[in-house]
Amino acid sequence: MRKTDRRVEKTKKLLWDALVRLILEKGYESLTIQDIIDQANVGRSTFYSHYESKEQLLFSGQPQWMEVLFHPEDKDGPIDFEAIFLHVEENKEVAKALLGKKSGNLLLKHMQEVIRLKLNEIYKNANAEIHPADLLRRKFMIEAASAALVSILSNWIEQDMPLGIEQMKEMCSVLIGNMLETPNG
Amino acid sequence: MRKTDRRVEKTKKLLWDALVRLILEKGYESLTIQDIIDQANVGRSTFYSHYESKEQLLFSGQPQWMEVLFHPEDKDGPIDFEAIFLHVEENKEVAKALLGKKSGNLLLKHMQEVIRLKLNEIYKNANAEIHPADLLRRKFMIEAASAALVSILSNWIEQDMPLGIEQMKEMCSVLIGNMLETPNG
DNA sequence: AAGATAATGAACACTGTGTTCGGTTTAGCA
DNA sequence: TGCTAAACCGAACACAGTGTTCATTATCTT
Repeated sequence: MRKTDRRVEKTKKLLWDALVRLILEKGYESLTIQDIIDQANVGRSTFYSHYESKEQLLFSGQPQWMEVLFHPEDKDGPIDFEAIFLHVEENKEVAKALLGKKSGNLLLKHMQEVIRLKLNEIYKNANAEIHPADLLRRKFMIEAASAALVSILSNWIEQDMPLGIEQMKEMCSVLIGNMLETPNG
Repeated sequence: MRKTDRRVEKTKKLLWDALVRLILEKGYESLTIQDIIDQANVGRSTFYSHYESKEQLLFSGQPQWMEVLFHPEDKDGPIDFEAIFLHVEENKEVAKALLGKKSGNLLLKHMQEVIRLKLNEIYKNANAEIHPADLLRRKFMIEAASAALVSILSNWIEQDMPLGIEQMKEMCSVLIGNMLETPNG
């Protein structure tokens, strides 16, 4: 037997494409399930047999985006910004829907969380020799750095990638360096 | 005649207090107008005679918070972090509801926008002698810095202010310095 | 071709919205 | 103190979206 029924694949793709298109048209927040199934031309009960909310539909496309951040091989390695920016560049439309200003920010929030965890992982080694007060400062700084990185990514997408990937990569590295490796950070 | 009828003041206060309490209890997003008027014990039509949505009610308390950021006297002066942190400290409850994790982030977004405009104002002078490519970089950095500052503020509130105002002030200054006054920022 | 699985769409109860309107209460003022 | 205008109340209504059920139809897999 096949892995997944073709009908299911087809339906899911219809729903996903409808979601992406509608986000770009009118924004995630104001979107209703009714809108989505109308756009996708899919029956109401069919939607609910696959997903239980529009949020779940949104997150069903998440693994693709997040595994770019996680490289299971080198857990403590730096974040691979190049992979992220490349992946975005190859999926402009979808990227704009999922991470742009009309996205509702759910995936951006999630991405920020993933980045935060990764930064925590990277800098946890340096914590042994640090004063407890400075440790608290570092926590704040890691949160702030995650927010800053996500902001940069989102703006790059929203402005249709006005700078090259090399420059973006460097900006992110400099930013992390400034925020987390200064004497006070 | 009085400026505003006492009945109106009373009703608005009831609604506002209900909003704040309910945000802390179950979060802004999942809140309905029905919840609010039940909690406030105010008639349905009364709510709609004052506000047209829960968002409008939320933003009705906004001026207090934003005028702390704006000092009309010294437009180009630095952001007065001390005033902000002090104001938050004096209104812990409300601050947590409006700017904490359960706030729905609407006011945080707005605050970020205000900060961004202020930073633009401050650094627009420096733009004359700058290369166009670096100007774009600066735009990204100003966005990122706004996001970082708002993140710091929100986390400080959410964690019940574990660091003193002096330290927070310094963190913010250092962060702005690092992000916007480095050779590459 | 046969059986299994998926899609359909109408029907239903439910929750919340936003508005209207006649009746009641109350603040403000003379 | 008493009058008046304004504010509040709350029931009723139409509406939109949700989430579920089920008999029927269409499609895939082997």
